[in-house]
Amino acid sequence: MQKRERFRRFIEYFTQHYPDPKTELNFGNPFELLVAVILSAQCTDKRINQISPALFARFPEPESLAAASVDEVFSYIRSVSYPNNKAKHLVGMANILLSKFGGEIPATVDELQTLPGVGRKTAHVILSVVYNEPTMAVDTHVFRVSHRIGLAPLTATTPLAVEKALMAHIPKQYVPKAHHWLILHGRYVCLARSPKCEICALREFCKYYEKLLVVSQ
DNA sequence: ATCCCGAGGG
DNA sequence: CCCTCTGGAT
Repeated sequence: MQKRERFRRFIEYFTQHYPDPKTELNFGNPFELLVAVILSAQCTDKRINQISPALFARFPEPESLAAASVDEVFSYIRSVSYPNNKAKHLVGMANILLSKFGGEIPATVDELQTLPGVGRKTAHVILSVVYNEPTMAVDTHVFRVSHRIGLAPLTATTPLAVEKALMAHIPKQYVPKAHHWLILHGRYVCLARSPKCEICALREFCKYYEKLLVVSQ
């Protein structure tokens, strides 16, 4: 199947099944989203949503988080992955947010990436969700699923390469949705270890299902 | 043993 | 490029 046809089928299928896809992280404002996305690295959204209510109640804005001790922040996030690193990142992030950006969430990739704990993926999530920009954040799900269903070539071995492949072929108006479609599909159908190919509507043009693809990431 | 909406440092 | 961080679910 041609590349163009794969993208067309992909968009057609998910437009019907997930008309309005969005993040499953709970948040009430851009600051809370930034905190939640930093915490979500190598951790399930479900777990973040379990600890975020108490965290947001104690640190509702950059000021309280910047003034907090790393130990106290740690006590709120001890059940997520890499709590030591993330506690330092959160306090550092809040301080930079206040000193460099007046407490506002930056709106460019370069500025966002100056914040501790914020890499390209997190920056693109913020740009997409907060500022409605057509950016493609490539996480573990996007990376894996894109390869399996042939939206990215196997030669795209880095998240940036996958990002470029997707951006080159997905119409701008579908980019934010496609980001969430790939995540939802990866989370609930196209699982890393034992993908549910028997219920997958995309298997007819899936390289993984054809066993032409063995790599994950 | 492997994976989860990665990032920082060497 | 590599390595480390490191809790909980499957």
